Amino acid sequence: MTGGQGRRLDRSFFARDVTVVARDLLGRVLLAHTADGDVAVRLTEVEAYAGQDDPASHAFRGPTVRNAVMFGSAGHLYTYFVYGMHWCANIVTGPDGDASAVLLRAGEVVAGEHIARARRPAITRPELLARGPAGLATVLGLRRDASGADLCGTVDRWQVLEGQLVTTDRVAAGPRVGVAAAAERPLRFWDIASPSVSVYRPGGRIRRCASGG
DNA sequence: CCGCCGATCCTCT
DNA sequence: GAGGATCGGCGGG
Repeated sequence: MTGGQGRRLDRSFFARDVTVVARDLLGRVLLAHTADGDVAVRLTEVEAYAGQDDPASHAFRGPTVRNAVMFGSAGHLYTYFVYGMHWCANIVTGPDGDASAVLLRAGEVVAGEHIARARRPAITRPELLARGPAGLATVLGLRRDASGADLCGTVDRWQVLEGQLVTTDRVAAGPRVGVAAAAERPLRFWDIASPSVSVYRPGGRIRRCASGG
């Protein structure tokens, strides 16, 4: 059973500022009803991407076919394909037209662990099943067809439940993983007590000058 | 345990 | 035509 995680979060939750939503998503539960059965993940690590103001955001250079969902209303999923093999998932935030989104980076599987294991057979430790954005998307079945899905509508294939918010003393903030642009902004938030949080890696274009320069 | 590297293809320039 | 909001296997210490 996947009950007991509280009410479903509504659109007003997601329509707030992206950094507020990102922080507020820690401890919430993303529940997926899939053909194989239900899988639920307690979110432990997220990153805020501040729309057209953010050089690291997919929306920075304006609307395209891929990122069109980001310019729509809050509470919708935005998924994208990277490195020729992985899917990653975001939740759109802010008012309509504000192309901000929260990247879901890691979580703990709290329901449907046998399904999650089957989807990631290489992972042996259960706490690592949803570590990393691609792993999280994989266990929840988030791929191309999930992009544009409404988390707050009448179709409840994917939805976010209240769960239990991570208390402030357990939240850390820091630079985003693998992001070179705006690396000084602390837009990554994570639960310091969770073993599922992914490993920090600086952005590829950071080239700190060797001494003498 | 840590760091390197290949895989693989969609997207935008 | 280049590079990317990544992952996991492999080899060395």
